[in-house]
Amino acid sequence: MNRKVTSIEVAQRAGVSQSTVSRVFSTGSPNVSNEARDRVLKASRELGYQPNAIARMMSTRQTNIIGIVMATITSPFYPYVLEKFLRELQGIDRQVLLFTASETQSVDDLLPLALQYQVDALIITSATLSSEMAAISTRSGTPVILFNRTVSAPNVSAVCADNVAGGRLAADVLLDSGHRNPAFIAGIQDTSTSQDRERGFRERLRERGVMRWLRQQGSYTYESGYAAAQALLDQPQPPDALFCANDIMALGAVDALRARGVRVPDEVSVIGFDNIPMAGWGAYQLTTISQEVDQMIERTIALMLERIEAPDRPARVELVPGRLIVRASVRGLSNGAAS
Amino acid sequence: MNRKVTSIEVAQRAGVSQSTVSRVFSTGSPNVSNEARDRVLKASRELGYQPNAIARMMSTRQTNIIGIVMATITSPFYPYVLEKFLRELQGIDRQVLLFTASETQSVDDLLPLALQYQVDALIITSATLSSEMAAISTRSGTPVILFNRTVSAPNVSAVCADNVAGGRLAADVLLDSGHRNPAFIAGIQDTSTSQDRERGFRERLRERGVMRWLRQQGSYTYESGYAAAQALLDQPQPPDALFCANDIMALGAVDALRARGVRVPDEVSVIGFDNIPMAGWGAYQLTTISQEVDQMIERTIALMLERIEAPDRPARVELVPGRLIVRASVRGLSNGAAS
DNA sequence: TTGAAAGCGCTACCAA
DNA sequence: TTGGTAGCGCTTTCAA
Repeated sequence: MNRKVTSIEVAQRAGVSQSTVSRVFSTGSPNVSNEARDRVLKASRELGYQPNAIARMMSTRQTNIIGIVMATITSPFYPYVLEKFLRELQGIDRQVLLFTASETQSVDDLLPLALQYQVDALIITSATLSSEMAAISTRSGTPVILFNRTVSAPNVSAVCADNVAGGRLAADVLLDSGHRNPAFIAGIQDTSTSQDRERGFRERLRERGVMRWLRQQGSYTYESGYAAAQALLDQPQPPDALFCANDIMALGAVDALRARGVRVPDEVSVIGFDNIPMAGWGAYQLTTISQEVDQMIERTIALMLERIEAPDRPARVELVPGRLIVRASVRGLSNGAAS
Repeated sequence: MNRKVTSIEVAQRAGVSQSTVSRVFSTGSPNVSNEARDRVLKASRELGYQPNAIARMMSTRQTNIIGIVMATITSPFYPYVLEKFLRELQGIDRQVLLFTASETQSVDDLLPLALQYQVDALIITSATLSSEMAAISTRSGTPVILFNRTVSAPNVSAVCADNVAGGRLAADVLLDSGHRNPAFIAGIQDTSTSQDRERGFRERLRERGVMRWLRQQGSYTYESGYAAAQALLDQPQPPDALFCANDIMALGAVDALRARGVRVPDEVSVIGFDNIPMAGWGAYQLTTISQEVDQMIERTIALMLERIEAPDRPARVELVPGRLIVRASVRGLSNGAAS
């Protein structure tokens, strides 16, 4: 049960120099004679040699590690996002160092930590960065890309769903299908996603002459959607349609409605945002506005790679439009509509 | 926009030796005069110095990085597991390098990769290791802990729910509440979890004199649970109760039953396994057997730390019993039962 | 095509 | 309490 084998030991056993061993294992396998290569490979196998990636990072000053900071992993939208990021990144030989933010460890604390690990780039999902931290990342030359949040800082790139357009789309869908008394269930107050979805929704309502709507605060959870729907039902003039800032709250709202004996969509329509897998399940059949996650992730990685290559290129923000997914929770909607 | 600052530059600016700078930033902050420390800290701030963790790993031969390999992240049970692992590990100053297995990258390919990164230990969730790979990990001296699978290899530790006991519990619950014609919906065939749950279930059924039961193959997904329930309903003698190898399939089964106009639990009872958040949602109210995830994770980390400390300690397997969670999908069950 | 040697940025030991 | 110095295991010149 010996410990780590080094390239020197392999070199000795193969009867070549350590440099040659290194050459055999470097990508692109440069000028090494077949004979030398075979002997090195054989010795490596016998010794169980694995190149030490840390030492390689040390000399190349390149880690090939991407840091990902996730604020919430358990919200049903994110596991898919994470898995997709991992697959894509592993596919281009990048490893992922994952951090999760919490009450005790905010994104602002995590950033310096990630920088210490010399990540080639940092992807931050569903959280923003203080401007001090943005400055620190710029100074260190490490590109930072925000996923699913718009930027607050210059020099930080971002990829985000077009939430304003999504909110407008929701308004159009509800109005087109004959609803006149809509309500909005908001997500966590200070997230740009919820704000933008609400803004688009209200804007479009107003443009089309609907000046009155209900609003209830939620917090992106099933329970908060449930409670918000109950509160809305207790209003003197309860709504005939609910636009929820995400799908999870919409599912909670549907269950709250049903628990009160209110039929969905006959009496109250519900439309969500995200298009998580559960939205398509039999018990819900939720009509919703999708976030085109695959596309968003591809763009994020493209932007990231671009900035790793050319760190001085200006930062960019990309908005990815969503699509209307018609299921059965909004009445009077013919299947097959699209944005 | 300068690049990485090193401890040498800090030392020069602070008028001390590089060793002193190193001392200031090492954990435990050993013998350094307050004056020197202040000057170093000041210089660091001005220069924006962050210690290089890679270089530190290089000299200490300790990465403080734990590798986690996850086969599936999107199955609703795992996001919570991952988040909990991250929090716990970050709490003890360990970073996580995350890998995901797929068709193209099996666990067996991922293990050597993780070893190259010199992880202090490797946690593998919901996947097993070939014996060759187990041998490689042993040889490299890197402890491997399996989470949610029992071991196939010696020298590999594992933490797992007590699935056999859980299967027996499910049988008892169904029999005690008067069901006589139960069916089992299996998960992916070659997973020890599904096998063990089935084994316990059948064992107990037989012990209590029920010699006949239905069985349908599933694959741990909502859709497969849906389809399996449909198939079971088409049997000449359809079951009066369904035990599903996980909650997701149970939710699919409930929806399939309802779609056919079969009432749950009045006509058919359904019991799941895992106790995922959705099991408690209004639309389902699924009675299930919990996996005590928090406890499993704590044990996994404890086992891991133990083996990092003393790699020669023999490997151990720990089984964590689950509990019956009574909701509304099994008829004739008084609330408040427990295992 | 090969080998020798100089780093990469730290830690840790030793002497002062 | 400090500074000098020898590594850690690689990659990458440079000469041969």
